[in-house]
Amino acid sequence: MSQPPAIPRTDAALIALRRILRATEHYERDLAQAAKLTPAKLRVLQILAGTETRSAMPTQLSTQMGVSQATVTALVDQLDKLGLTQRQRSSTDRRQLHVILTDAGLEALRNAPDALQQHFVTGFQALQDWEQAMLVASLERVAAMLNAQGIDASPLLTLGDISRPRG
Amino acid sequence: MSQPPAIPRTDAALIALRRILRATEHYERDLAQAAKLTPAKLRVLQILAGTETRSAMPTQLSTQMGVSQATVTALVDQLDKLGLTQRQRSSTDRRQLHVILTDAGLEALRNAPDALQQHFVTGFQALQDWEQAMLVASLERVAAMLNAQGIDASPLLTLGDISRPRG
DNA sequence: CACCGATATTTCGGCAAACGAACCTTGCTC
DNA sequence: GAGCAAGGTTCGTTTGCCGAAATATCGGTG
Repeated sequence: MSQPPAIPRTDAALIALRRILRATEHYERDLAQAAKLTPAKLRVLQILAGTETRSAMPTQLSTQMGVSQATVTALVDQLDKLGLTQRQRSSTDRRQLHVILTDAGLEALRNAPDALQQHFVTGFQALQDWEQAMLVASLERVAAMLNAQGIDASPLLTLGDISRPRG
Repeated sequence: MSQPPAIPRTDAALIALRRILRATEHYERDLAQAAKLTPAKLRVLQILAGTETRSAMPTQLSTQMGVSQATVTALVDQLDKLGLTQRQRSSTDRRQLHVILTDAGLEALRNAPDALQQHFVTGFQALQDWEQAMLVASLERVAAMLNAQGIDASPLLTLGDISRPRG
C-alpha cells in the first residue's frame, strides 16, 4: 500500500493508460473478427444502435467517429452491401441522407457483444459501489484532460443502449 | 433531485473509456504528423529508446507492439531508410537481428514529444495529491481488468524514460 | 425562372498499417 | 549432411483513412 513511489505517479498513470489503450486495440480487432465485421464498421453500427431512430446522417457519424465524411461513405457503402444498413434520402431536404440500421444490422450487433465491454463490465460490476464511483470519476477526469484540446465535444451516446439489449 | 440513474455507472465508465481512446487516436496521428513520422514508426522508436541497449529484436518488437513480424519488417525497413534505425545481425546467432536506434533516431524522438503525455502530464500535475493517487489506482484497476485476458504480460517499459527528457 | 453560394454527400486516387502464406537463412541434432 | 525449427523477409491483399474534385440540392435574389 504505502510504498515509496518507486515510479513517479505521473509515469504510473501514463503506463496504465497505455496499457488500457493497447488492450483495447486488440480487443477491438478480435471482436471484429468474431463478428465478421471490421472495427470501423462495427463502430458505425454501434452508433446507429444507440440512437432513438436507429439512424443517423453521415455528417453526424463522421463527427462522432472523428473521421472524415469520405471515410463514412466508404464504410456505409460496405455495410449497405452487407445489408446491415440502408440509405434513405431525407424527404424534407434531399441533400441529406439517413443511414438506417436494418434488422439484420441489429442482429449482427447482438451476435457481436463488445469484447471490451464484456470484460470490463464483468470486472466493473464486481466492484464495490464506492469503487465504481471512484472509477467513473477518474475515467471522466482523464477523458476531460485529454479532450481539453477539442477533438470531440459531441456527446457520444453510443454505448448506452447496446449494453442493455432490452428485449 | 432523485435522479434515476440516467446513465448507469457501467455505461458512464465505458463512455469515458471510449472517449479516452478516441482522443488518443487523434493525438497519435497529429503527433506523428508533427514529427514527420507515422504513429507505428514512432512506436517502434519509443520502444527502442526505452531499452538499455537502445535496440531490440524484431520478434521482441512484434510482441510488444502486438503486431506480426511481417509488419515489423516493413516498419523497420522504412525507419532504416530514414536513417533512424539500423539493422545488425547478431554475432552469436546470425539468424537474429538487432534493430538499433541511431542517434538520428533518438533526435527524431526528442523532436516529437508525445502529445498524449504533454496534455495528460500537465493536467495530472495540477491535481491534488490525493486525486493523483486515486487516478493512478483507478487506471491501474482498469488496465488490470482489461489485461486480465492475457494479451500481453510484457512489462512495457517504454514510457519511463521518454516522459522525462531530463537531458 | 435562372443563377449563386452554401451544404451534404460521393467519387477518385493514394498512402499507411497490418495480415497470412510462401520462402530464404541459419543453427541444431541425429 | 539431411531434416527440422527459428528468425526474418517478400508478396499480394485488405482495411482505414484522407484530401481534392465532382455532383446534387437547397435557399435566396433579381
